[in-house]
Amino acid sequence: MAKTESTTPRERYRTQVRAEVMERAWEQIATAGASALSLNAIAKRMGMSGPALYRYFANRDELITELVREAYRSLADTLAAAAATGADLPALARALRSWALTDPQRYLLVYGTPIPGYQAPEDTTAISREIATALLDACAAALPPAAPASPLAAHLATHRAWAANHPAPPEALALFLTLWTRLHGVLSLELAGHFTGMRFDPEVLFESELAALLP
Amino acid sequence: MAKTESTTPRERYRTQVRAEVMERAWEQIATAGASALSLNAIAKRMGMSGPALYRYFANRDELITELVREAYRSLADTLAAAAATGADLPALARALRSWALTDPQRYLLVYGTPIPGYQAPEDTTAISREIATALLDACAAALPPAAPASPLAAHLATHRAWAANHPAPPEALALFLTLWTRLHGVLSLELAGHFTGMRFDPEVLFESELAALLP
DNA sequence: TCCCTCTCGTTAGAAGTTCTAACTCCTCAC
DNA sequence: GTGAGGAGTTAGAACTTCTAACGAGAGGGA
Repeated sequence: MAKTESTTPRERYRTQVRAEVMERAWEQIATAGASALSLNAIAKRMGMSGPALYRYFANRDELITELVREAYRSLADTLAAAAATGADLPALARALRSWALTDPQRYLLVYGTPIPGYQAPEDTTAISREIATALLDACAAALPPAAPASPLAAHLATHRAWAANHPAPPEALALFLTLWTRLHGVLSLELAGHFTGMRFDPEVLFESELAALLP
Repeated sequence: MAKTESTTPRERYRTQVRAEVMERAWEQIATAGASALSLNAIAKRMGMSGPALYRYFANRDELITELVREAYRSLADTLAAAAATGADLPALARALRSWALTDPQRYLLVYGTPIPGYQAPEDTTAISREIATALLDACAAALPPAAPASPLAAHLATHRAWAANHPAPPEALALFLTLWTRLHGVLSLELAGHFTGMRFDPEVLFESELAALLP
């Protein structure tokens, strides 16, 4: 509140316009995908001319970066909110699936085919670490007391720099990676439409994978 | 041979030019991704002017369709060749991974984020059925004699239209879907670069998934 | 062998895109 | 009130896909 009042009117207007641009961008992405995102079209829909948007975003890539950041933020918050209510690993996984199905293009923007020359900025990796932490916590909690030492866990015991500050045992790291890739496997193929025409329920497959993860 | 000689010189020239266009297109896709594919750039690199390519491809989408078809064909042939040498399920899976790593953009073109308004033609689904058949055969062969009836298998027993002409039991269908999504989960995240910076070996994860599939 | 036809490649141009440059105008801060 | 600077404008360059109209040359039939 106090911080909001300390901003100048111009700053407030600026953040408001930026927010509206991103809102329109999400609308456009949801219908036509990220590669069809057009600054010109957004500007026209907002009632101003194309180049005006370059006051707010240096270029198309910066807008996409901001969208990616927002998507990561949204997923991290979703998982954090679920974890705060005491959700266990399956509940977190279902929250992830629900988040993905809410806006498929948003999921594909961050976890789908990367934009050719696009490089993710550092702070998005920080948020993705938040996401990993939420899942890692749940993985460590879901782990059976006497978890079998798999070859993957053995490998991760000596390659755990990416989770250096997390106290989870190697078996939990292995569970996390397995969880992540399996859920992404089902979700990405489902969202990309590779199951359409096959006439089975992807949710059954998703639940099957979930059940297989936790014996 | 006889068929080749029965074609007219114009036809032969036409197919040759189409092949060269697609070759250049693959080069471009390999370096900059499918969304950066430019007909103009291809034409210039071939020493002719932009619109000339429209004699060979109705539009950009038709070129991409042809590339997708070629990629599917290549994967189907790769798996068929492996299966012909008596490769079992793990060997087929490794052939798939090797095919994907050979040209990441080629894999992402068919199994990655779909092009916005793009619709796959019917004959590509026929080739993808070939791919599924090769894997389904191996799944049926790899299945233990007394396979446990999972909820997924029960669901697929009544939703097997996509594999209607294949004699595999529901348990094999379940194994196939599980195999497909798990391998794709590892491969797509690896190819999209989501593991870079984590400094572990994706192959260990891939082998771990493979081992988990066949107890 | 001659000639007609058809296909190929060309240039011109329309309608888009991103993005820069220069200019006006209005608002905010002093 | 007035100066400074930010916002939005138009013009335009350099791209893109794709259509239209044209010239030239090669192929196939008589």
